[in-house]
Amino acid sequence: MSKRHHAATLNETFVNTDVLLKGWVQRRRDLGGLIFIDLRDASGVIQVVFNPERNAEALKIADEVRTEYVIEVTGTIVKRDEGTVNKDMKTGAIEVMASSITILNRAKTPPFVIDGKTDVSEDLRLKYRYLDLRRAPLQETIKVRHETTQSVRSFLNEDGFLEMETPILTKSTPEGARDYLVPSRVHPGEFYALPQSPQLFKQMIMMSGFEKYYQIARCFRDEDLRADRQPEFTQIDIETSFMTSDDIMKMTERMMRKVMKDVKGIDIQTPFEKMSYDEAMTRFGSDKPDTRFGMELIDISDEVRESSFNVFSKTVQQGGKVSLLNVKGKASDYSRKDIDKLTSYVEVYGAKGLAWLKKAEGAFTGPIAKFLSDEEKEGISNCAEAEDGDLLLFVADTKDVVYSSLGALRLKLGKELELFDPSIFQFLWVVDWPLLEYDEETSRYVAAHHPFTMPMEADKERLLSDPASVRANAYDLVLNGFELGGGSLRNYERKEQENMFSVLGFTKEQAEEQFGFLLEALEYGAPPHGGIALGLDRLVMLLAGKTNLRDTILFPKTASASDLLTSAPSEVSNNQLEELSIQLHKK
RNA sequence: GGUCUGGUAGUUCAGUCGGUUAGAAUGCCUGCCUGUCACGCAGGAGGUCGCGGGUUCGAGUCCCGUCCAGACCGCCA
Repeated sequence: MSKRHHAATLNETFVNTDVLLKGWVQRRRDLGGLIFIDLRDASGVIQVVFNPERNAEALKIADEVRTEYVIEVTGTIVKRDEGTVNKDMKTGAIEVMASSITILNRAKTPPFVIDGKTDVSEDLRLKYRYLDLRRAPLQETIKVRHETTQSVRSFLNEDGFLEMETPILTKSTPEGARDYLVPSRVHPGEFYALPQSPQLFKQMIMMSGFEKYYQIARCFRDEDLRADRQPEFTQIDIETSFMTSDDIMKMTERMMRKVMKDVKGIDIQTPFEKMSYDEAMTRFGSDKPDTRFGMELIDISDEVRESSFNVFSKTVQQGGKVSLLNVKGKASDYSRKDIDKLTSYVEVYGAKGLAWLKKAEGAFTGPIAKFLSDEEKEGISNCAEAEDGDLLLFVADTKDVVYSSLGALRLKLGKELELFDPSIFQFLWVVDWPLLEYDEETSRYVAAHHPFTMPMEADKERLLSDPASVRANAYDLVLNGFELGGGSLRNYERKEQENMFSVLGFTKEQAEEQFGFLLEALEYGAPPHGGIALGLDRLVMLLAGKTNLRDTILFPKTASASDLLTSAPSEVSNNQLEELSIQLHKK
């Protein structure tokens, strides 16, 4: 007896076989003359019985055993008696009749019970992450992550892609997110940056003549965290030469089809729907719309332009807009107090208020009803296709505020009112992005995607004359309202890339200093190229049905970017600082 | 950088209007128990009410500051 068995691999076909099991004590039930131990290993759980008729000595040892002790058990698989079968357990039809038990290691009482529930405070879970990870739901999620990366790898390998590694110590660029910096000892006063993405390296790889590259790439951004944002995260990073944006999108669709099949056993429809950025914003108030449900934003600016209700008419006349959500049939479900709560919800997004109307017996009621003419109400009603029982929620503000507030409110209500089936996976391409955005703060254009994105062929000639009107040859993949990732074709001619830098306000010298190596590389026969990067953590989060990125990452950071397990970041010794020529400000 | 929520037994939480000895469940310990599976029954131990200051005769409770965790806004090309 030396071959080890795994708990959940055992079933009724093993009855009468002798087994050796190693694992943790999930739970012990001591009935006095009889002890049951649920033994857990990486595969699952099985019940072990200690009976004095089989071995009184083993029963004595089993009596000492506590939760999370590591044990080794030998015994025989037996079929459970009728009536003692546990239907909730995968191995519930059988059990191990123990003939021996060895305690391999003792365990302190864990700070929280290790079971399926995770109703423990986040800081405790993260401090004892290795215990948290013993729970089945987290083990499952990490397994989903493995299956996802394996599926992606197998698809890309099959498709002729080469997996490559790019540097982690690299060059800081002021564009984009804040960099994590690493001081150089050899070059006092100089710093490496951790990559925000392998963007430039993967372009260099195309210029090196590899036509298909991929990497499961760790990326770093020193920005504040969110439930779906960690400072270090993993991208499925892809770059290709000679492919059109359509080719890349089709390839991505085939990859997602395989992932959904391999990981979830689901056949998804391709091609994915494509929607322009403008359409996404006007219909859903979001550049990553959740299209699993309707309740779209309805623009009624034209109906109220001349209204005597100044809140609406002034807003429109000053270049803003008035839009509404029609919450179908829910008018009676929302009291004034409930709507007040929704109002404070949209105020976070800059809305100054939330006007509302309820329709009943063909007429509108609500505080603003008396300010609107019959004709205006008729117009609004038609636009909103309002019926008796409907609740209309209005925001009047600048375009940006209307989109972000109503877009967020739509998602909140969609969830609360269960307007969609949460088990659906709805993929969507968002295309026709603006290449540039005007930044009021710095009074200049910034790249909407990144500065290497190629403009749409038809818009190229306007890059220098009318930058705001230029669309990017870029595409974002959206899944259930989450931005899974995005990509673009890149500038591959030096002149085009120089134009882009110039529109972004770079002088020739600055462009040369920061991106000279790229500009030069473009002069040695750079192929047309483009690619895509997908957020692995977010993909796994959605596949595993989690609402939180931390659950998909083995050792995540807290909202303040700390690692509570290792207590990083931490102070370093004066010696270390001296070697790096770094002096700290006194606190 | 900002807004909001929370921090009380190992854990999850309750704690009324500021007032006697801070509770419950669960976990833990001890005893009993041969078919349990969230075993059961009986008993027991367990508290810097995050930390610092203030108001008050008196603070878990009110005020100020601070730390930690979470959600969100800004930020995230």
